[in-house]
Amino acid sequence: MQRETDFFHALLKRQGHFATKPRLRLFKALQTGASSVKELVKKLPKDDQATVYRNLKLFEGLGVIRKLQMGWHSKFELSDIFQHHHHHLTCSKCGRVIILRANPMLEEIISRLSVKNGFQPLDHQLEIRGLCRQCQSL
Amino acid sequence: MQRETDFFHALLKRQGHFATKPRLRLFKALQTGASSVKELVKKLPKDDQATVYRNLKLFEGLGVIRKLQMGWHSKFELSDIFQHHHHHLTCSKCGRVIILRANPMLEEIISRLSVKNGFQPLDHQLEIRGLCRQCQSL
DNA sequence: GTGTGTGCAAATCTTTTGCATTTTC
DNA sequence: GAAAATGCAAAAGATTTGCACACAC
Repeated sequence: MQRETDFFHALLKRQGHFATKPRLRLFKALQTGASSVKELVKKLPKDDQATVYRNLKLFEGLGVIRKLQMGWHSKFELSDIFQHHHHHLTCSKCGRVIILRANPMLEEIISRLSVKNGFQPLDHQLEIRGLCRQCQSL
Repeated sequence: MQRETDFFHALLKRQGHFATKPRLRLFKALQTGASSVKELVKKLPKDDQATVYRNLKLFEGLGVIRKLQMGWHSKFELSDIFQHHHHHLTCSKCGRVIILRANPMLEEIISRLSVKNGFQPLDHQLEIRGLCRQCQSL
């Protein structure tokens, strides 16, 4: 955790940005899991929402976060630099989200198909929608 | 094309909805490819944007469309009922979108991983971001 | 001290809602 | 003719912008 914060701090500096308190707080908030802008603003009462938006844009540009599609809404989460590469299983009924640790074969196929289409893959996201165990048995 | 329109028409009726002109026009607009709300509203000058929003919600509920994440923005496209299942390769540089026809092995793996996690997969979407052939050679 | 970043308020853009009118069946 | 859907206008919500002040280096 602290290790990642240090790395984030260094990354900001290296790219010529200031490591301000609102930025460190936003980073910390993102470490607690994927969140919508609304949730982030609520989690950061000390910071103005304009600041949150501006910094989300900055983080995105630096590759610190990615935008996810979660059902009808979208959320932000830290990119693979800060956490293990994974995908999401979203339950259409109850909204529960299950983390799917990336599988080598899956990754391999995605890469191979991209290259076959003349494409150099840099990043990808997979969202699987369906029914979780609990909702299947209702 | 006409075949799909007929099917769509029947689907609306079957679910107890009216097959109105705005709905048929929206469906036709969606047949031209994935579009943002803004693009749809522009393509449908006869229809009010409130109608477009209401019908997008309805279509989503009926499984006629799905919401896609395309880079920083989101778009709507017809669901697999109306077109071959596929995924998207999006160029981070020029924004070009390449359609990736679904691969049986890929689909198989996605399904297998879901089931292994106690999940019943109903739908999924994969977005691959990277550089298209043209942008790689710059 | 200098320039970047923040907070605040206003502006803008997106999406939703209420209600009278029109359309579909 | 009855119920559902639309159009319009207004409301609500989300995101962006301008500018004076504060903070990081």
